[in-house]
Amino acid sequence: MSSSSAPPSSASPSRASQSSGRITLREVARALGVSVATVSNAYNRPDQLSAALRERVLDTARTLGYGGPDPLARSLRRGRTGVIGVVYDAPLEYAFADPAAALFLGSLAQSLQAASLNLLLLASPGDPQTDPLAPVQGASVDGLIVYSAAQDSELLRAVMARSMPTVLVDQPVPVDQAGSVNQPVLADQPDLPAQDHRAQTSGVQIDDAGGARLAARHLMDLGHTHIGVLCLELGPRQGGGPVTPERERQVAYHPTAERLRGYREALAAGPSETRLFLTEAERNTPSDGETCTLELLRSEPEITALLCMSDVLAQGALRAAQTLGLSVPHRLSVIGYDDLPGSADLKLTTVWQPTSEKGQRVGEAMLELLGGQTPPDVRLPTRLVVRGSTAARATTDAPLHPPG
Amino acid sequence: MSSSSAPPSSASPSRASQSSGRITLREVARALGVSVATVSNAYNRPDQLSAALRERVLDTARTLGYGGPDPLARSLRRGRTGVIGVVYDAPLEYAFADPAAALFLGSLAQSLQAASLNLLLLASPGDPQTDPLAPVQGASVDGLIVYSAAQDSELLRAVMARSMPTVLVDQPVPVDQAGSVNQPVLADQPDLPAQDHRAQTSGVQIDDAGGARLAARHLMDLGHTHIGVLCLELGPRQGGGPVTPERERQVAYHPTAERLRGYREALAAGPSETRLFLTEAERNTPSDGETCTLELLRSEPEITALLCMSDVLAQGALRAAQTLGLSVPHRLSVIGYDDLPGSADLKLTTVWQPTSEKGQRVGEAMLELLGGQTPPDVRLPTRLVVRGSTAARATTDAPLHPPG
DNA sequence: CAAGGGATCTGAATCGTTTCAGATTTCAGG
DNA sequence: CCTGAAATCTGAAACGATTCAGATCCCTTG
Repeated sequence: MSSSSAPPSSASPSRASQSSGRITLREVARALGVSVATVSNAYNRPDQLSAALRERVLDTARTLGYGGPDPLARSLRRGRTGVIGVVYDAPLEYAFADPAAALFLGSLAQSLQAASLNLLLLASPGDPQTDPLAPVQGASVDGLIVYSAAQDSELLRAVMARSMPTVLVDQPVPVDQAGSVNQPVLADQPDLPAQDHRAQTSGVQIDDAGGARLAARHLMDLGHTHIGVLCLELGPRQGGGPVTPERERQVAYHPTAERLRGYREALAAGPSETRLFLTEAERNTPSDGETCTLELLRSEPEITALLCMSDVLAQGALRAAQTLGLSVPHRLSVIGYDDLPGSADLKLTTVWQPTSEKGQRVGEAMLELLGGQTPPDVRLPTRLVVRGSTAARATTDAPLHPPG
Repeated sequence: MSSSSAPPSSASPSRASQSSGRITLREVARALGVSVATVSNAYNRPDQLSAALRERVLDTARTLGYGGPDPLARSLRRGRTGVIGVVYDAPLEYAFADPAAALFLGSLAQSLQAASLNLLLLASPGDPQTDPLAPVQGASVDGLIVYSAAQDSELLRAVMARSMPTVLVDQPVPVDQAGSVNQPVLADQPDLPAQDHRAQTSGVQIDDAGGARLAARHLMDLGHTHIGVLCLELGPRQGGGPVTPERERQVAYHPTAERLRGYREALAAGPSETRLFLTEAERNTPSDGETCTLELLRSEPEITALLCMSDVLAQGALRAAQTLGLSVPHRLSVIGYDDLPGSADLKLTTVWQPTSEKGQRVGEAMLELLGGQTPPDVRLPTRLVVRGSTAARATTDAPLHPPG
């Protein structure tokens, strides 16, 4: 590992003239006998030179195989890249697997596209060798969007440390003042103004707790007293299973925490005999939802309804019910969260959230931040959508007559 | 439009010292009284300076609020960005809506992540004002991956013109020699070697036609003679509907062309009375599939089976069948393409393709190209997966007895 | 004819790094 | 005490563009 680079002894094999690999602005300028400024202007400010000369410049550029100004150099000089980074704390592999995420990203991309901004996907490497913060720290971007990061995580700190336009999705904006969270220690540098991040940061959320409350209340109104809860991950990589009170206290992901809070609030407002049985899915996939459901129903056979924190998990629950021969909704009610495009087909009762609008709002917030403004945080509403997967608790063991 | 930039007359409000916005390497160096090279080395080559000095450097950097070397400048100097562009010719908005695309992108991202490469999404702007080629031409990337571009399109040419490592997905690598397609006219510059793109380009495809052939043959084996075909887009933005022979001749998207070819090949090898009824979906969404199916069945009531070019379209077909009260598979057989994760739940007979592996292979090919090698093109297999959505053509109007 | 004003074009600074090729210091071995 | 080699550190040249502040030149106007 000592000898890193071999000396470039004998140059390259067959290369006579000075021009080596890539053609530059300068070479075009030289070929024409004009200044580099002129060539640059030919591309960027046609009004700064005569049409005739411009034509000649573009012609020789073509002849030489020059494909236009190097984007990188241009970005460096201009001070912006035209790229917005999207930070994901989970492996990208299954960022895409989640339809809700895909939907969000799609509408986000679309709204940014209007301003000619492209999306750079930044995920922490699964490989534990490499620094998980490297992508965030090393990305050439004009702004960052944080899609889901654990509260108080290194990742989030790394994002804030870049002190650039940032939009936090489904996540409270960390308070900067008291915490000394992200701002470096510049006590002994009083002339450097402690630029508050708040001016460069904006938040877009949904009413997570509210939706969850509606869902839980719906089940309780239907008479269910033993309700299983399929939770999204509570914290980074732990592996799912029954949720202990201690683990519930340490929940790190904001949407999970909020939805849980909503469930609990509804519980507190309802009949006192109602009980919640929590279990945590290892990942947000149908198959994890299926596994969790099977385990949960095995250990708590009295459960007659399931609160799922995502439609994806609910889909797994539906599968599990089918496997067990439990008819939905008569023997088991299932309720999801997100209202994915496919959920209507499944007749899934669920909590709708404005996923597309969220993406759009995030894009708009970013655009405003880039424009130097500080948009107010927004909080979007959620709604309960009742379909066919929930019904009143069966009062007897005999199945109710199927309707229709 | 004449007066573009106001003169920076009175500087900024409250800023005394020389250090304005962002801290740079140089300022850290100056604060410490060392050279910039040393500060740079502190970050990039710890072995090039004493541990003690390195600590001091890092400390003052922290104190000053310096977040490390600027990624952009670093990229410019080093000659690589750590970013791979993914080119999409459709609006990104629904690149994400297609689960097959999402799956592919996920595994692609994962395989690139191993080499610390991130994905930049490059989509042509829907806005007709802005140049659709700009994203491709202006992206700071080390390589490009083309996911779906019309053959012979401007977009594809723009990609090839950048002459950088490129992987073409589900698309033949354009021949470079005779066509004078992308290489600029450098006839009068004989010392510039006409670098062949082939060495920097690689292709990854699936056996599109083969899978399609299997699907069509399967239906014909089941006795179907009037078969509807739900096509993916044949060419850029046209708007769907029945496919005229002329339009079929001009098909621009390679996977569409290949699948169509497969269907036709099977047809040619089967009983002569079999007929295909082609219709084109405007976009690859369930609702477009539904619309197409309704129209198709209305105009051709004798159709007893549907060949869909994607599972997404097939999902729409299933919906349409339900709307019409046609039982699947007894009154109508439906067959898809892709085998999405959700398709098993729908009991959809379909053509499986190794979507994840495709993403992985593309990533690997890119890595090899970046390493200076030229990987061979690969072609991955497809398979027919028979589930419950296909059955023998009903010989009478009366429905068969439902099984199980 | 002088003055003024556009239209064109150029020089040079700058963006913020990395890295090569020394310069200087340190130190073990003889 | 001398000699090299190893360890540290530095100066300066890239990387490839953009852009401001002129310098020229030409033409109208008084």
